[in-house]
Amino acid sequence: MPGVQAFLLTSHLLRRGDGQSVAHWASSEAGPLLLEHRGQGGEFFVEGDVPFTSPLADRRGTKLKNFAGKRVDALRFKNAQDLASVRDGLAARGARTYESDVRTPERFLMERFINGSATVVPREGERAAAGATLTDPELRPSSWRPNLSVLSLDIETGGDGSLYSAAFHQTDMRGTGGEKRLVLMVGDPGESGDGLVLVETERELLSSIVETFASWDPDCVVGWHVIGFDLAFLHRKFLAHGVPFSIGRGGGELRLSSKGSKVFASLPGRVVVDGPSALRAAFHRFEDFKLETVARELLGRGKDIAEAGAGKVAEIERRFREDKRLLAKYNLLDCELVTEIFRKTRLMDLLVTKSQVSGLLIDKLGFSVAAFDHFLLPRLHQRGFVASNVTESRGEDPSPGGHVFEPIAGIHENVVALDFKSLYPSIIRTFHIDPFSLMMAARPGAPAKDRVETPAGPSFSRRHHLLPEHLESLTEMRAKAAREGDAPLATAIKILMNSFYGVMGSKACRFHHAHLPLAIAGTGRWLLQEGRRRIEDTGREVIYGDTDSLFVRLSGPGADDPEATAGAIAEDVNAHLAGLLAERFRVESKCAIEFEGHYRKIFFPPSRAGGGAAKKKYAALASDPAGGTRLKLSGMESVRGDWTRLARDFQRELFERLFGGEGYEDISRWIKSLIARLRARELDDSLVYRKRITKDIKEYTKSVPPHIRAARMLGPSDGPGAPREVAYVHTTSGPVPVQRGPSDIDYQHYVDRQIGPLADGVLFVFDKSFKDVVEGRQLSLF
DNA sequence: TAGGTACGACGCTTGGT
DNA sequence: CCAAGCGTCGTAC
Repeated sequence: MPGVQAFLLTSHLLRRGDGQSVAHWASSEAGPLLLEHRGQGGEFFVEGDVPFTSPLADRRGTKLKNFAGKRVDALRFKNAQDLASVRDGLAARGARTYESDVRTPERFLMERFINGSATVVPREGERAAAGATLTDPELRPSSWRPNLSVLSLDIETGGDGSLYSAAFHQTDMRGTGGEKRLVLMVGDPGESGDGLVLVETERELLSSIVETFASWDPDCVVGWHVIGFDLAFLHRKFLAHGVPFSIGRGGGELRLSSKGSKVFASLPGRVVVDGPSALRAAFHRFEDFKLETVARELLGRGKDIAEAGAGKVAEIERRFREDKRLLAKYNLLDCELVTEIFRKTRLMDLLVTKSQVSGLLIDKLGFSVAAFDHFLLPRLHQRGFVASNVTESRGEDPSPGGHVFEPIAGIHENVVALDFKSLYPSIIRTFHIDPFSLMMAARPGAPAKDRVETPAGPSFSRRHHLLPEHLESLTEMRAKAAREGDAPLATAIKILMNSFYGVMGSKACRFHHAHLPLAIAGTGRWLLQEGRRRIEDTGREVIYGDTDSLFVRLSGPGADDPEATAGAIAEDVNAHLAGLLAERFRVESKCAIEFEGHYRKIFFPPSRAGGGAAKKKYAALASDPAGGTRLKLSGMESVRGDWTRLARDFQRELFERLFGGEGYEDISRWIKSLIARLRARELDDSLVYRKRITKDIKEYTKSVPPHIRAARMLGPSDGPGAPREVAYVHTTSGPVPVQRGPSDIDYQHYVDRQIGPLADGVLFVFDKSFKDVVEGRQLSLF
């Protein structure tokens, strides 16, 4: 489609007051890309009469103009005429449109499958209202991405609540558009220069911010807690000065809203992305999510003023008074660090690709239910069905998930891990599992030979289904992306594929039915059990497994070539399962287990609660491709952010020593020396606990955990802007937040609660306990 | 401003001594 | 003083 690089794809499902429904779609060659879209009363669903009103309607002309170029923007419709003109505009530029005016709900309404009431199959030739154009809503993720301009924003403020400065650093995703830097600051305009612009008043600073947005016209605004801090602070300032916060496209104003402690920003024509949230969503993990920490880890460099707390505020105030250039440098550096973090991690690539693949807006990428609607609704419409709205919960019991075997505590040697690749998607493909298929199999008069029963019970249609073929094509696209080295695309597709099971199991999803998650997870359990049985029938021992994995101990033939042996086991299991599936269910297996890794040694800790071994926890000496080994810790305290650095380092070294062959005496001596160093205050930097605060600190009423006790010492703080995480140290008078500069560290606490339990987790292999270690020490003191 | 279940572990609270 | 129950958090998959 020459001349058009990106189109809006959005959907509006409008439910009229009279119960009739209208569905509208626009699709494009380039695939969906949404930067901004706001519905009234919901993303996809608007209650009330049609035509509905839109606060953005007056900007429609502007947005339509942008459409022809590379600018991607959002559209909303004030009434049917507006919609028609937009649709015509799209068609004129070669976009495909799909529109269905559904005026007979009795015929088209797709009921849920209970009561067998899903009898609403339309007759041939009655699929769409007259004049509607039906086109296949294709999804074609590709490596194509728009070259979005990204503005990194950071402000500095004084302790008295005044605004000092705002720094801007703008680049684009490909680094081809040059870079722009600017710091606006309150001060003497005569001293401006070198990218520092001084303005006389706070109010002028606000105006300059608006002007900068207008002339730089970024697609995306990024920063570090940019919504919860920078924009929220500016929002208050704009309000106080009576200046419109018009930093959106076409003069649109920023709107902030909050739900609980979460703050949301919506900016017409642009998207705001917060660095920490985006990194978390992309599964990046750090010691903490302070800019200093993340920048050090990813970029190897940090902030200009690294220290937090009162010292930082004082230094910023000093620079504002005495050295504005130095403050500007600091302010701009923070911007640049954020830009660099986004660049290094390819975050924007991932976000844009996730948006293209899922059909969701960049700042609403978590909305998996909406992504599922985006996939399924148009396909159902094509077949003449309109999905029902979400009905109230029927209070079903939660359906069982994956199965976890209980391992045997202690060390095992020469073990291979086998994994089903994309287990749930492959089960969906094998048994044709989706809401449409469930309905078509259950509808009255459905031929029995069209039905396939899953090992878990529920049946599906062999011929009528939508998700399996979608997954086929996503699987192919993912493989292609991986071959071509397009990591963001491969990742985005994988995330989307893995979301379908959860969505269908969620009662918030209009397509939810208990049979869907039951069939998928139940078949998963069946495959895992059958796989295990097959391996054991061939004389090998399965020592552990979790949901989609089987850990097999190698001994006897093939023990000296783990990868080849594992490959042979996998091949045998796959053939066996394919045979079972074909014979018993007459389906073609899409499920395959494969070699995942080899462990020279693997250790399962005993359960601290009761007897036996803990599930979902192990430490292993994994073989790496280069012939060496690497310590892999899964589910252990070392990988948990709510244990102290002391405990995590201790546990890691403990396993290094254990796997290194050290005996009780050596380990015991080392533990004692570590405790001595702890008590000698040599490890004070490692004693900080970090824990998230998941709700308003006033609402912890049933019990008050230590981290909330600490958080409450920081004073009353709730609503937006309240800390979401607390860092504290355990002192002789209880938990104290690090901001309070705690003294009187309770070393005994750390010995008993952080070191002791972890030591016991290992020492049992020597028939010893932590008590033996410390009592030995005490005896030697007397 | 709606993806899921399974699991371990801690520490507080409570209800018994 | 204790054991048991519960709330909470973080993790594996």
